[in-house]
Amino acid sequence: MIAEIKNAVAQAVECVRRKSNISSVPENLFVEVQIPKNREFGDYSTNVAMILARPLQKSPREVAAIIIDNLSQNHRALFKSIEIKGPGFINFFVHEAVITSKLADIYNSAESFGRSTAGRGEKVLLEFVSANPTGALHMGHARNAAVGDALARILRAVGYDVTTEYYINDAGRQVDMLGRSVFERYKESFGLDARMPQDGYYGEYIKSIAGEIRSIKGDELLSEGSDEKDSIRYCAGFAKQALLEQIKGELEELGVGFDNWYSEEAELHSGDGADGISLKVKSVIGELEDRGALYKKDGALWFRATEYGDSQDWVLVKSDGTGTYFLNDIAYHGDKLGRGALRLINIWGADHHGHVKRLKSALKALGFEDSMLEVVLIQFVRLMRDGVEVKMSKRAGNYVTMSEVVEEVGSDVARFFLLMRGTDSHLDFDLELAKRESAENPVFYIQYANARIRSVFKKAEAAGISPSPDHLELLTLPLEIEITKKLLMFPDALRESAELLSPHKIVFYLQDIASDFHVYYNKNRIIGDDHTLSQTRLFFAECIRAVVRNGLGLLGVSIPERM
RNA sequence: GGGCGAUUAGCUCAGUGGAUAGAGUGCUGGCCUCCGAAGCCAGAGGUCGGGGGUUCGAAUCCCCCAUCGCCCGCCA
Repeated sequence: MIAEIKNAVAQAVECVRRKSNISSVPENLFVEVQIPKNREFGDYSTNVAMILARPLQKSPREVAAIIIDNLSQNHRALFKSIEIKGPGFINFFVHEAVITSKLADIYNSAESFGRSTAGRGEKVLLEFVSANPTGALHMGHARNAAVGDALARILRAVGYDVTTEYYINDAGRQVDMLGRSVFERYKESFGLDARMPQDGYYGEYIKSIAGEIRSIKGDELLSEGSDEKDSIRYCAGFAKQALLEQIKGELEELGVGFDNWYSEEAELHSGDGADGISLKVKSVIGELEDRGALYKKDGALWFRATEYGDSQDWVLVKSDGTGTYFLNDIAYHGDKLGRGALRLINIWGADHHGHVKRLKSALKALGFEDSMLEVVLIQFVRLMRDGVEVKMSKRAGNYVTMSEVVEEVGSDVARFFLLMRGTDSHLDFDLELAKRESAENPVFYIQYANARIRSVFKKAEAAGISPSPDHLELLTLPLEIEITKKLLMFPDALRESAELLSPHKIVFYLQDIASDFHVYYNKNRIIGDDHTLSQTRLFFAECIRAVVRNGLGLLGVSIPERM
């Protein structure tokens, strides 16, 4: 509907441009049409007249009148009336029957209503979570996962070819630290003194992993001929494998899966050179070298990031000859682009915001547009219980895990709560609220709309009444018109959510629709004495249900028939 | 010292230059003989952190200031 009006206005503007012969009217003027908050300003309205007033050197109201005059007869037939109001808004009053007739489109599109091809099949590589396999996931990861998974669904719905990927940071210091921690606990289990590393992992789960190793290997790792380094490496390998499996399981509990699990060790460091830097990574260094983006200083190899937009230079190869995390990250992102993605989207914790510029500067140095990389930064989650923050420390292994939360509140509630806020807002996740209030929970509020409609349908079936689109003109209540307009906005809401990489837009949209439905339901009877009206309202209800179902699907929230 | 983000109702937050700034929650008071009360209705609650500027119009854009969070390593 909106598209139709936009089109009508755009054509009229084009007409004005031709007639007035004025080149100052911008070629590709973006015509904005919206639903005014206040009903008295029409069903739809546009502000183009005010925008065009300056280039046309006329008053906005004058321009509005000219635009209206230039609407084609066809388009004109859509409207009951058109008014010019306020500073120069053009307000359109559409024939109710025109609006409600569109419900048939929703019904017929069914599952695909809202979807579009706006993304044109463009390849997008969406990387998220990518937590180090060194322990259980926490609520920060959970938010990242919920947002990433929802974004994947949303981007696919608007026609992007999305691949989701989890980068497994399974090489380097953290993993070494993990191995040492496990090995010390292993030693401890034989009554030896554990000399846990300073930055080691102290959680109980380390002990149980050590226990598993003991049950498999016995005391073999401590025997005469064994080299401690090898033992630590074994422990690291075993632990990261076990923890990765655990993480996969945890994500599954939240309903999140990935297309690719990209192992840093296996994919980036395969074919290691003698000096510890793999051929793949070396080729990136070579590329940067060729472009003059590197220099040596203090025995290290530096990247001239300041030349490419960052505020400082960064070390790629340390003076001990090993590569930095940053170097691997450049190689990884080069690899992503090498695999054909035109658009990279990363979801990172906000504490990594400082790395956005440096990574973009590196891509630029490699000859890519830095706009190919978009980073969604996610602010922290504060876990609350009854309004009091739950304090935790990951190092000490003392934290509430994502898995515990999912178990406590359920994955629907968890996902929904994690998606309720804009990503750049801090999020308070109150466990007691999520549970205690499950009766008035926003998730249930929306699911309830669906369950109610299903329930009405059951009753209708029993009475032999089936939905029908044959008399949509019977939907004349202001609320019916209002709701229909909003349903027709769903594709726009979805597109906007995709453009802004903001899943929470869908959440707000659904709450709004659900609320309207509950009001409607309380005020009016869907099944009544008038058979034809009942059929029509059933059809209407089914359209609402379709949108709610499609919307929740984008969030990865289930939609039970009964509750 | 520099950077990023935040600041909107008692609380938690929406609001990508438009008309009288919204929702949830909390508070007060109502609504089941009626398709599901996990619902609905009414009421109260605001100098959009402060100050300048840009323009027909600013919560929204620009500058300055304040407060809070997070970053600023040859760690990852």
